[in-house]
Amino acid sequence: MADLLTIGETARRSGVAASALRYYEQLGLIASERAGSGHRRFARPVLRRIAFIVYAQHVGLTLEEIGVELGKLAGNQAPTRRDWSRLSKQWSVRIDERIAELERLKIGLTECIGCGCLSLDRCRLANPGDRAAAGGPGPRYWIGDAPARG
Amino acid sequence: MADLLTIGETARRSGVAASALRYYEQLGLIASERAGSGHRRFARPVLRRIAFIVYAQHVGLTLEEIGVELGKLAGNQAPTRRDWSRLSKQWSVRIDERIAELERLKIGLTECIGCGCLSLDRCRLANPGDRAAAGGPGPRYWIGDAPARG
DNA sequence: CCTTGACTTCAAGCTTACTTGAACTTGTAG
DNA sequence: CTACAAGTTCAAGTAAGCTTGAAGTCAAGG
Repeated sequence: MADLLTIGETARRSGVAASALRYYEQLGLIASERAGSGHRRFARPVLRRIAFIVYAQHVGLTLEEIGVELGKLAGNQAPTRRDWSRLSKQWSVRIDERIAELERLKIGLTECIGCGCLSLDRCRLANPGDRAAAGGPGPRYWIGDAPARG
Repeated sequence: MADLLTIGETARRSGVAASALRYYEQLGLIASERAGSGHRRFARPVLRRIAFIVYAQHVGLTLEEIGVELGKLAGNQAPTRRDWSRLSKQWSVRIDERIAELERLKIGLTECIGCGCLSLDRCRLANPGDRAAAGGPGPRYWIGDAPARG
């Protein structure tokens, strides 16, 4: 098994389409050497970077943010244990926030049965922007603000 | 306070931009009457539909899916208690799935410290597509599949 | 040699959810 | 009456993340 992979091979192993890999390379997220023919040859550590990209996307990062994170990686190849430890802390927070938001949405589902509404007039779940207008417009309670503070 | 709201008033009360409201109307998600002048006049129940739309978006539905749900609503105005009860069950499942995915991602963060890798070669978190290839390509474990079953 | 499949680049297209701009009309305060 | 804010339509633009198509090159098998 060669040390350098073709784009097709890389696509198969990573589960990411070849066109996407070219796109990532264009964005500078991954790099390739070229065979004499001009065909891309990916070194094996690129697979780790791809895994990292896929993972980070699922955490909710944009490709731009991912590019920044990849730029910080020691040796610029694939995340080391130290890198991973740092990211672990940052991303855990992010994941927890998103989970908390989803929990709030779930509460909204059951509480709105309780109050029978989802009415912008009467329900505090539906209507913190109109009633408890502090904090700007929008149904802020679901989305992340603390319930009415005014 | 009039029973019919202008688009600006509706935007302020709902926290949704006027341009977005026009867009929703265009998609058939909300409806308006027209004043003699041609200006939109939104009936108050529209605020509930808007709240519904915002909520559903945060649950993760696309506007198209939301349109389908709105189409099922009794009286075609705003969700009743019965509607809400049905949705509650459906969406809870959806929310739970997403939360479960996020929990898996979190586990990945700490487990990969343990194994020190995120290597597509050796880590089962990073590499079920290459190692435990059943189930198609991609880092399936994080994303939703059960860990290696082959 | 010929075919087929994999690869190349570059530009353009796609989807979602809107926003922005142009050009124009209405409504309201003074 | 005059401003000026707020409304109208329609077309086009934006952002992210890719995919697709065109036109051509390269590699492997028979």
